[in-house]
Amino acid sequence: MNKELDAAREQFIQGLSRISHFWGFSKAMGAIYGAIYLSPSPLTLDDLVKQVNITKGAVSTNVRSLERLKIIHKQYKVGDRKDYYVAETDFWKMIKNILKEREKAEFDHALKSVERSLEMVKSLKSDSTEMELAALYGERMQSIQVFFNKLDGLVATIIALDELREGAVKKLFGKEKTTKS
Amino acid sequence: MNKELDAAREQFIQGLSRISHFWGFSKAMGAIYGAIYLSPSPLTLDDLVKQVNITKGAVSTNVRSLERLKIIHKQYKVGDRKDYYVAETDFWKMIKNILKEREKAEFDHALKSVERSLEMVKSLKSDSTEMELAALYGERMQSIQVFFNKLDGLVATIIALDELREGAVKKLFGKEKTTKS
DNA sequence: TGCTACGTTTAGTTCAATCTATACGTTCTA
DNA sequence: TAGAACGTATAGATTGAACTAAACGTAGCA
Repeated sequence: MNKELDAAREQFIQGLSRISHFWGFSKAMGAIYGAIYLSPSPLTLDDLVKQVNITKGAVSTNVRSLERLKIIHKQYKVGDRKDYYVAETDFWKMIKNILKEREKAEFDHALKSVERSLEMVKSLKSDSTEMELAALYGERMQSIQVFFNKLDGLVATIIALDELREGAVKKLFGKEKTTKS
Repeated sequence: MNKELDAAREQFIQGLSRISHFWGFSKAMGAIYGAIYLSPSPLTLDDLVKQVNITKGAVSTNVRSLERLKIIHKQYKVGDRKDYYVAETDFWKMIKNILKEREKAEFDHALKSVERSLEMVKSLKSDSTEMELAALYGERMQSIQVFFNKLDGLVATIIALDELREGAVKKLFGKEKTTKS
């Protein structure tokens, strides 16, 4: 147990916690991923309880979330009831999965929501006592709908690009930026 | 006060609240934006208090956040102490601003965090009793650093693209997707 | 000089997310 | 068949973000 090495890991894990939280996941998810990512060998739930310092229940829940997003992977060993976890290391693939599983669903919901509002407005446009306002609502809601559709299409395109990685992304955006290191 | 028209606005605003919350902003921010966006004329704080149904203090705070992100804009009228707010309607510009003001800062933080961890590891690589582990940490941390740098560059590129709108985005991604409507 | 109409600040409260502690069910082993 | 070693489910506690209520500061107006 090298003291400074542990400190570095701690630092790193803390950073990932923050990022995780920023992107709307729990801090624990980031921490757990960090612990697994830095481990030379697959980790069990109990390993994680020790390393991340949260209870087994919480680890269990968060590990499940991570696995659903394919950010970590479960491994079995013959003659061993424990589950072992390893980290996905293809970060582009991770982004793709997150987009697919989480963002996409929310986009769809947003689209449907606007759609419903728009229907309501359209259905009374002619017989309303406030036709002007209804027309305004109609226009604006439609504008946002068009935008959401485009965003949605963009996300779908990104997901479809299975070359979503290093070279491909750079090429897409043409300009080679200051991607130092 | 058309009953159904109000219902449609309510629906719409609720949708935006949810989207706002999903993206890490307060629900109130989404609701306030929605109210202003659908209004035929600029709104004051007190207008918003009535329409969104939260207290003046909360409106004040959230309105300030929205303004900082240039999602709404303040207007003054001569001989009138009230502030009037109008909605930005260029959604691509809004995304650009959010990326610039919020995401960029967090990206930078993430980068620095990983950098610090990496320095710690590198500084003891040779005199450590656990050189193997230190080497592993070094490798993995560096991988993630490279990735973060690329992401960072990507965001910077997007921000730099002031043609970040309709045509440009579609062209970038080549494949014309099912962007119906 | 008071009064009113604003926007802002802040102490305290509320509420949802996430954690802990613990009970539980299952599978393997002796 | 008992008990240990797992992962999971859940009631209750904790926490942090965001809201309310109310005081506040300032500008204009009479």
